[in-house]
Amino acid sequence: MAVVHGVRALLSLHRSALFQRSFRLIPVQLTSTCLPTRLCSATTKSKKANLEQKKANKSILDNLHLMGVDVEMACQRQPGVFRKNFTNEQGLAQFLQSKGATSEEIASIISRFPRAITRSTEHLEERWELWRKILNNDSEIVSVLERSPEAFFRSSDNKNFENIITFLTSLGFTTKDLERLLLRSPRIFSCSLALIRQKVKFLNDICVELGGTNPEQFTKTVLSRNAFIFSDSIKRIRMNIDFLRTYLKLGNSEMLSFIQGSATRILVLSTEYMQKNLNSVEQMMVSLGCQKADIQKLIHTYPVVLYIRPETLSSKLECLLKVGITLEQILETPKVLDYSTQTILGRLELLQEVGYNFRVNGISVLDNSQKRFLAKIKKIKV
DNA sequence: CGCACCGGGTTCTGCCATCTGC
DNA sequence: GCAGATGGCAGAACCCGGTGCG
Repeated sequence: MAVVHGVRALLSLHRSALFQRSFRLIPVQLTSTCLPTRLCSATTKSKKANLEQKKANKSILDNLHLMGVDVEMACQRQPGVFRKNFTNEQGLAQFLQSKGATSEEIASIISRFPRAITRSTEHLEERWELWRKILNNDSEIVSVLERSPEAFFRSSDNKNFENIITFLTSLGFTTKDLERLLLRSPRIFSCSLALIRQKVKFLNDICVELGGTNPEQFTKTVLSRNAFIFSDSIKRIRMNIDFLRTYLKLGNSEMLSFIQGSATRILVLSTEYMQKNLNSVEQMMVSLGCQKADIQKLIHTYPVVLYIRPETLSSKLECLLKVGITLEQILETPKVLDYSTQTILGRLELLQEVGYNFRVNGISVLDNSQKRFLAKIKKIKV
């Protein structure tokens, strides 16, 4: 059993690394194509940081240097912190160390969010206690801090944090729900309670507007399926809902179940990106001989298709079509597009090796976990 | 038992803009 | 006018397994 857990942990680590890579590398790749501007702005930023360092309180800078903080980065981010007469970097470091953070982690936290050193030890203790009411141990909090120092330090309003917890609990969020929220999307606990209330009301209103009778349940379903809706603007969610409603021409009750079902995930996309992707899906499908109604059906049954980058989508389609799978089959089972191009390619290869006939047997064999898929291949071979 | 259908798990920070209070 | 507080945005998939039915 322990072995299974170990393997799972490894797999999930691997997955997470892949995920990080696929999401995070892109900006780097993009920036490398516009190097001159980046270099230029980097130099300006560096100059600005130098200037800020000159104006700064030298004893703070010296302290931070000793602690291994990237002072240039810190000065550039929040210069005001360094002009203060009193800061609490030593207290902060001691505090975090007592909670199990390493000195490298502490330096990185301060480099990325310098305002952390303006928090008093009493404040830190109080905030930590509040977080501990939701999370099981100190190391979980340290891991969130390491990931996103801003989430913990940006707000000095501990009462607001408490109020949010009370409010969400009153909506029926369990401790387990709150734990997941704080671990996955810690930033939302630094929003003002007023904004959180506004977002909840907004979702309730959407439900009522679409003729729903249980807005509280609707809101909770939507939020638990995609906590990031909390961190997106009402404007964006509204625009996405309107956009999808106009495009799909769904009735009220259909739209209601669409939003709290398969579409929840894509509500947080930037509207521009969603529209751009829809255009490109349309173009691709039309060029393959699709009617508008087919495309609408595809978006309705598999809205996640709007998440996929055009180049990725096109390469997935290409490798499916190349082995004789028809577009009709893909539209019938769009979930095959869920898997990475690499996974799809690998599976197609294995299936061709065993002489799998897609026309006769269909393509849903592709929509399976790896374990089930390999079992299937093994069976076919026998 | 095999298959199709379906839903759910994971992932999400770093930076800029604007408001607020002193 | 300044620093702190808060809001908002860009970024851009992949995978697994439960369950009900024939």
